[in-house]
Amino acid sequence: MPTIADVAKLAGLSRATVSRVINNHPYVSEEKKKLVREAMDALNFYPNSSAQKLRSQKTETIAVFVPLLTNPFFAYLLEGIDTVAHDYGYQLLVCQTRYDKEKELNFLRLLKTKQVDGIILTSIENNWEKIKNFTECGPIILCNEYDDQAKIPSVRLDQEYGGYIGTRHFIEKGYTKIAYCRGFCRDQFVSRISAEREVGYKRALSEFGLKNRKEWVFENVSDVESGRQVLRKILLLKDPPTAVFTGSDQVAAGIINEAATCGLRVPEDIAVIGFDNQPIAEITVPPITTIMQPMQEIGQQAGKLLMDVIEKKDQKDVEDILLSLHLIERAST
Amino acid sequence: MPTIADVAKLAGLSRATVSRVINNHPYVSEEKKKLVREAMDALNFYPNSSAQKLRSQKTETIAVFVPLLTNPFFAYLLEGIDTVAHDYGYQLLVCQTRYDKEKELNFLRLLKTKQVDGIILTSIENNWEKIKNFTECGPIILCNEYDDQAKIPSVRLDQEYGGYIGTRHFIEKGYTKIAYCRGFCRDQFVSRISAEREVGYKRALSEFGLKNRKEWVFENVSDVESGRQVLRKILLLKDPPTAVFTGSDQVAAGIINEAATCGLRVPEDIAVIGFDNQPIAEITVPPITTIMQPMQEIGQQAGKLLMDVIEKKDQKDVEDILLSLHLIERAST
DNA sequence: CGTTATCATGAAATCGTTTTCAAAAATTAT
DNA sequence: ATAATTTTTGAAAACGATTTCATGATAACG
Repeated sequence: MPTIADVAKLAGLSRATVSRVINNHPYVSEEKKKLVREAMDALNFYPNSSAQKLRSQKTETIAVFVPLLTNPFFAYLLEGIDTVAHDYGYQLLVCQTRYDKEKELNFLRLLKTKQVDGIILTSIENNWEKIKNFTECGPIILCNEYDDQAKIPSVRLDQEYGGYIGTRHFIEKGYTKIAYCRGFCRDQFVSRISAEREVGYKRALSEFGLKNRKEWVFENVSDVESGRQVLRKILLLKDPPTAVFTGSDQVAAGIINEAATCGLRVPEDIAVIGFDNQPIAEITVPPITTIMQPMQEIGQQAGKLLMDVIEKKDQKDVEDILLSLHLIERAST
Repeated sequence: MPTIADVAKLAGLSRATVSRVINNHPYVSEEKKKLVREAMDALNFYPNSSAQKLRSQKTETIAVFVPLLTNPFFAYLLEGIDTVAHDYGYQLLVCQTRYDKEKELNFLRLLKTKQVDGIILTSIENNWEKIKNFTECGPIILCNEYDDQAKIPSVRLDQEYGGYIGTRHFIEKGYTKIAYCRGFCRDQFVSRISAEREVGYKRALSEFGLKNRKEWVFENVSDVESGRQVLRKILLLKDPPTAVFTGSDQVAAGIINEAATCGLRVPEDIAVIGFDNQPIAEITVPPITTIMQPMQEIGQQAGKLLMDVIEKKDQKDVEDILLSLHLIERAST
């Protein structure tokens, strides 16, 4: 592998000049530029990026933490982030935490070892106290998930409102026995998102004088299969709910699917609301009433936010971007 | 940020010794090890990874090329690759090509600039001739997609067989008017996968004396929405097919969804076969008969293959891993 | 024409590690 | 006790770029 020194020698110039050509610095005569380019071509030279990173102290790489790549919601976030990161000339290191504290902590070291210029968290596994230590080592921003204690830039949605409008929609449609599905729950630690939505769910219930029944709240429901399980659990209840508010369209699809298997009609026997508005929401029979989240845009905004934070040091006030949520009514309610 | 020199000074030792401790080299006394560890803790030291990479000439990072992150099939591949890469201590750089030749070529430079130790291609956008140049710069392997000219390690499936058994299944079920959907087609360049499956499709047709009708072959069909479009196009034909062999469960779902919208029954009016056996295949009504591909395993095998190639230089004979494919019958046929 | 600016270039320092290489210390063998 | 190994350490040389800093050449200006 040829180095910059080989190019310099062949071109009859110094390494400095070659470097200037590589980086498009001003003050290099056209004549020498040409010589350098020819030498680079002749040797098939490409600058070693570790050396560049070491010397220039920037990596042009960001890390994105996602719990699971096969969860379409996170795939869409990732896609959104990638779009803008790539526009800014940054690469993407994906860090799949698999809902694991240790993995998350290990990945956070990427910042300490200067392997990435910044991190986007789309989920949080550890207590904020632990993560906080890393914020000094480089920019970390939140995308979708959040934490009250975290005073860092973030892109998020009013999940409480989402929980509220979904539940209210059920009530306005005449449903009074409404269940709620939490997402994946770590040991005594529920994602803020699920928790906030639940607050909205309870607010709507109490606003309309309905009681919150804890046997109608299900945990660890985050994919199609767990949705199916929820329906089976519901069928075992003495006093089953007639509507279920879920945390994703996957879960809703699982419930609808199992309902069909069990000979139940949706929404007559059991109504369902999803979350996200993924393509699958229009595929099921009946299609899913859902709370629409602009998934790709959330990712894009987060990407842009991180780029801004990285490029301009002047970390002005903690920026928080709030995107909006709305209900899309389909036939599952 | 403290450097190894600071640690050395505080511990009263040389940089070399500190480095040895970091890398668990033998021949360091317990006593000095302890001193170094204490100094590292005291200073909150973490080694700069660019410096490590530059000196040791390895990055512990691999790049994975995928056309689109939001396509679940590739998300599963990625997930599989990530599993083993992570086990081997490697990081994952995702390169979304968006079916773009230029982007693919740019990403391939990662190998020349020594930013990654190897690359896994899950799709191919450029002519092999162009990609071939990069194979000298570091290991590149193929995962799922392939090319006859490419003499590099690969993990793949017998797509021709997949096309054949799907089509034969239709025929055995009594369908004779069978359409075929190609995946995303670049300018005069069809993915080998689509092409191979089509060969199998044609083989089955001719084996049973059926004629290949080119108005029944559709192009650029790769997601739910394009599946819907295919169904609309079919309805415009004078002599429409009564069965459609698609390239993914997404496409099949789109067709089924649009059929319902148009008041057609599946499979009575139009039958459909998908590909992959994704969760969505069990969600649609009716559920989708599909050709099962072990998505995560394909990724895992590819990850393992690349790790092997990277770790042992002795690039023994080009390894080719062939996984099997089989049909899962459901109600869409 | 002398005096500043501006442009072009190269030598050498630097980024933060790891890896020789050599030498000193400790251990084992003879 | 001496020779031959084996451990343990540090000085200095990589790794391959970028970034001062200094200097010479040119152009611009009064």
